Amino acid sequence: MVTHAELMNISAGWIRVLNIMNELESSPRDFGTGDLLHCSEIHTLMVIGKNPDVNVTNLATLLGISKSAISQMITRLARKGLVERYKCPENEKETKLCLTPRGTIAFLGHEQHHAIIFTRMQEKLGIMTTEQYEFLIRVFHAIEETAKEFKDSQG
Amino acid sequence: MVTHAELMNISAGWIRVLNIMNELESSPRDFGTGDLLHCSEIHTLMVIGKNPDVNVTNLATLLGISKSAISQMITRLARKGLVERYKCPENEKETKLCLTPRGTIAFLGHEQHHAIIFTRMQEKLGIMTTEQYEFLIRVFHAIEETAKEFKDSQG
DNA sequence: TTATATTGTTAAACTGCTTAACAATATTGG
DNA sequence: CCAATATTGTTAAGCAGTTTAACAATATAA
Repeated sequence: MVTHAELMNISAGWIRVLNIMNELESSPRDFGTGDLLHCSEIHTLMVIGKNPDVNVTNLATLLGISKSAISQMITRLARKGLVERYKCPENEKETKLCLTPRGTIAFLGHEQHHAIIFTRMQEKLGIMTTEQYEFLIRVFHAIEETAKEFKDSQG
Repeated sequence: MVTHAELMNISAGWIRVLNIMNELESSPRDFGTGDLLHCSEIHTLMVIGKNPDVNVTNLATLLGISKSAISQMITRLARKGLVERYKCPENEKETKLCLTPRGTIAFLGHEQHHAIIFTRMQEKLGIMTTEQYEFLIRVFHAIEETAKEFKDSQG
């Protein structure tokens, strides 16, 4: 059983973690193409890479932001030569999206980057037991659900 | 011992948690004063509340943002009547900061808000053993340290 | 006492989002 | 079949929150 002070420790630790993740995401990064890509840009590339030939509306839904925001983001990524807009012959109104070869390089670079981060984290953490794994998943769920409640209640 | 798929699960869960926290923080909230305060605003109030009579430069350091950003933020919070700038008699160049009574209400409202969130999370999580507590703290540390490494290496 | 450092403010620019207005294309209902 | 409606995407304007650069005022050091 855990003391109040220890619970406060968790709360403080959690806030520190959120802050540092925020900081980490605030500076752009090169994923192997020579471009410095902001977090939201590489995130968009990832979703396009994992959902080939997605259209603007679906991409907006997948990313949880407005179509307008996507449209602007795609214009930026297309200007950098990482993404291409195209039309299917059977449909004149949809704009579909795909990665260019350079976009694919960034996509793979980012996957690798994630893998490296994750490996390093595992090294620090040591081997995880099944009990620990299950506990961690429960923690994530608890955070998610609590956040959702508060989002609905007063957002 | 945990499988690769389970590790991927953790990674995905972590990203979902970060996304929802981000969403949660994107909409302003009333902490008992009638003002809708954005995340960065209440965060600034918290740091001033916990560091009475802090000056602009130190506040910038504590929050990890530029003095310019603080200056602008303080102007906004002062306009809302939550924070006050003042000068010490012995020093003409420093601007010190304190919460107004209304700022203090928001400060306490936010603390309470955090307490409620944390209680709800505990309810969902159930009673935590000491082993689980220690594991969680280790996870937070691993995340923090890994993030710091990447921040230093290529930021 | 002049040069330098520290402290804070302001202006301009940028990212990344939103809403609103719009244009083009598809679908539907009479 | 065609007019009304829905869907899809783009653009413009605006906001939050940051940065850098230029600046002014004050304090410290040489």
